[in-house]
Amino acid sequence: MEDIARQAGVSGGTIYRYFDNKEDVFKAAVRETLVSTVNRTEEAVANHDGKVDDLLRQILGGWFQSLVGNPAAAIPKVIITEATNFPELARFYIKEVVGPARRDLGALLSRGAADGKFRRIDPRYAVTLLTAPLVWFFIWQESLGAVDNEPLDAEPYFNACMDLLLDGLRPRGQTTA
Amino acid sequence: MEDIARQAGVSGGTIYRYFDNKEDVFKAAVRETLVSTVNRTEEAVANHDGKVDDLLRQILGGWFQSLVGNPAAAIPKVIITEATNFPELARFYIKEVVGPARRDLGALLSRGAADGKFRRIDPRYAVTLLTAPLVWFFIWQESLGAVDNEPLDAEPYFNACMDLLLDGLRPRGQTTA
Amino acid sequence: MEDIARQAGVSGGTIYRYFDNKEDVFKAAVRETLVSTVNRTEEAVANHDGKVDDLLRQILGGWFQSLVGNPAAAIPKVIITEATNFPELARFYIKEVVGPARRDLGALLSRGAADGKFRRIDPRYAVTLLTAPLVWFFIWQESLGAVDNEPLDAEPYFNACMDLLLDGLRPRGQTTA
Amino acid sequence: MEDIARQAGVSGGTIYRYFDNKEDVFKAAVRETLVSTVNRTEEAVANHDGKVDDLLRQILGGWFQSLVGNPAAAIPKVIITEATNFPELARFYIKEVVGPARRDLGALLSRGAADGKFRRIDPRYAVTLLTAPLVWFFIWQESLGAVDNEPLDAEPYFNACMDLLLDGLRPRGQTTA
DNA sequence: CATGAATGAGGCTTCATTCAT
DNA sequence: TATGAATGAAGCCTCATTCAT
Repeated sequence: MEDIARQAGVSGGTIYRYFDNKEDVFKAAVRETLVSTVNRTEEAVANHDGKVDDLLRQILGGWFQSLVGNPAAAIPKVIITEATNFPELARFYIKEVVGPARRDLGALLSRGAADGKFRRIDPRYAVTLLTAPLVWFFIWQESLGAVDNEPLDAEPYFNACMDLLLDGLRPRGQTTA
Repeated sequence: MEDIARQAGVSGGTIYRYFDNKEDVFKAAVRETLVSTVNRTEEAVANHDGKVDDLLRQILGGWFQSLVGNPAAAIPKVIITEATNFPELARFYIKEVVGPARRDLGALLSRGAADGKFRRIDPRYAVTLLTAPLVWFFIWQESLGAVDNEPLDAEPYFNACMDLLLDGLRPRGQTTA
Repeated sequence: MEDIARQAGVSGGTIYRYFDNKEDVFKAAVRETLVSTVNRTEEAVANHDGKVDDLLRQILGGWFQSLVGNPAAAIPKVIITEATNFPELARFYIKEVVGPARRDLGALLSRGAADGKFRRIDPRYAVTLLTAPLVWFFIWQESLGAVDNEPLDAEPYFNACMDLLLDGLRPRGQTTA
Repeated sequence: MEDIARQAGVSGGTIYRYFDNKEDVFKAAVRETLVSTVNRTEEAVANHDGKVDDLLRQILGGWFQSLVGNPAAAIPKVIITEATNFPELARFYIKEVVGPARRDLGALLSRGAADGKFRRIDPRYAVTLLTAPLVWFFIWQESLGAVDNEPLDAEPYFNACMDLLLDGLRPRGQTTA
């Protein structure tokens, strides 16, 4: 909290004029960043009429890019770190961030499967599998990445992920582009 | 530390007769679990002469299974959580766990690429991408998974990961099985 | 202080335009309530020419009733609570509230004793003993009374006190009414 | 807590090896002092076969004397002070101290009334009225008494209280000793 | 004269670590 | 070698008070 206060250029106690407690600060950070991002997904899925894998790449790219070079990139690691200390924060995150992601990406995957564009795969596993490598990037950067001398660059990593995952998502027996 | 002592059936101070400090305990836990697992990979890669994607699945399956239902499954999350508090622990983990994984899986991917079985993809990104969904499973279980009411089962998740990732790894233009 | 300001319908800092500090607010609250009440006692004692125990009951009843159902009923407990934090407040209270009560009730008790209406009893102890059950009522209501499921009603409690105390005050050997 | 630790001759954190938190310290203090005292009352009431007002004086005297010159004399004021900060402490005090006092003294007063020794008076009010002057003594000493230049001596005060209260308790119309 | 944002000291609590036994 | 009591720094939070506007 002291660090946050210093970053904000105020004294320790000042934070408590704006937030009830540490957990409330975390929730606000999530709300201001990830929640708004993830909420833009629903209409993107509803409105899009192009190729389903382009849409998927675009959505995941939007999520990813919204955090690259952004202090908010620290949030996923903070959530993981504090989930056991603040179960209410964990529940909040699941409800406000994970839930919409599951719902919207799940819908997209189902549509793609119905159109024969995506392989049939349990959406719960598929959503986790598609997002894990992207979330992992930020968690890595905020933890082990700080002392790793083999840096991981955001853009090529993202492209490598998308190329491989989207190809892997094609129905079996179908030739890749 | 008190919890660890109790689990070990000794009294609080006794830990310090065997370990210098908390960081040292973490390092020992990593050494006893992940390091030994990852070290078995090198000879598996050297000795194997079958299909390269079967080997890859087998290696990743070995890693994954070694942690499922094992208290050591908590370690990845601890490492992520404590990396900034204990930079020396982070360096140790990168050297002893991440390094060998990069080296051995990287060698395997290179061999597969040379044989035309795997697409050419920067090994640094590929290793991260292949392992991230698996590591993520344990991190999730030890954090948000505790309050998530949509449980993630280890085995089907692992199979979904492998099916998709290994198909995604095939060279472009090649028909999937 | 924030609560007081809100009750007063002003903003936090405004209090400090009218009072030097928290202690000063307490003193003002005492001055506005208890001091004026207790000061009315002197002339009541001087002017009264009826039965001395009726006067005593009337004075104590006036004090008691002035606080029943009044927010000022909180003051005695605040004084007790804050006496060690604000010794100057404690001295003020003794001088402005306790002192007059001792003087005026003491005078009344002396007069009654001279007339053979009251037993001879050290006035310092007698004043404390007569007022303690009444002050205690307000202290109880503002502290333990809040969680007690056997409520104490003001009027019957006061009457029980007066009946018993005034009878107890009669000279020994004298038949009660 | 720092003060308590210093009094105990230990460092701040040490208290928490023995107590969960501040409220727990308060409860322990009550348990070690007032609870044991009040619990001795029940059998005293049951066993006694002498004069009921002697018993009453003896019980109240026992309570009073157990705190005179004892650091535990500070507890009543602490309870009053902290009741709103620690409602659970307030409930504990009512259950463990006030409750037994009400029960045992109430029984004694009922017995005395049945025997024609005491006036008939609502036991809830009577118990409060009988104990208030005694509790008040300790509350006073720990708050305003510290800055009062008219000291209140325990023994004469107690005797004055008992003489007056026990006479007041006699049935109306009965000649005092 | 009023505001309300900011301060910072102080209070409760935790926990890695030490050390006398 | 093992114990477990004790330490003390650090963290979260509150709140009386100040001050620029």
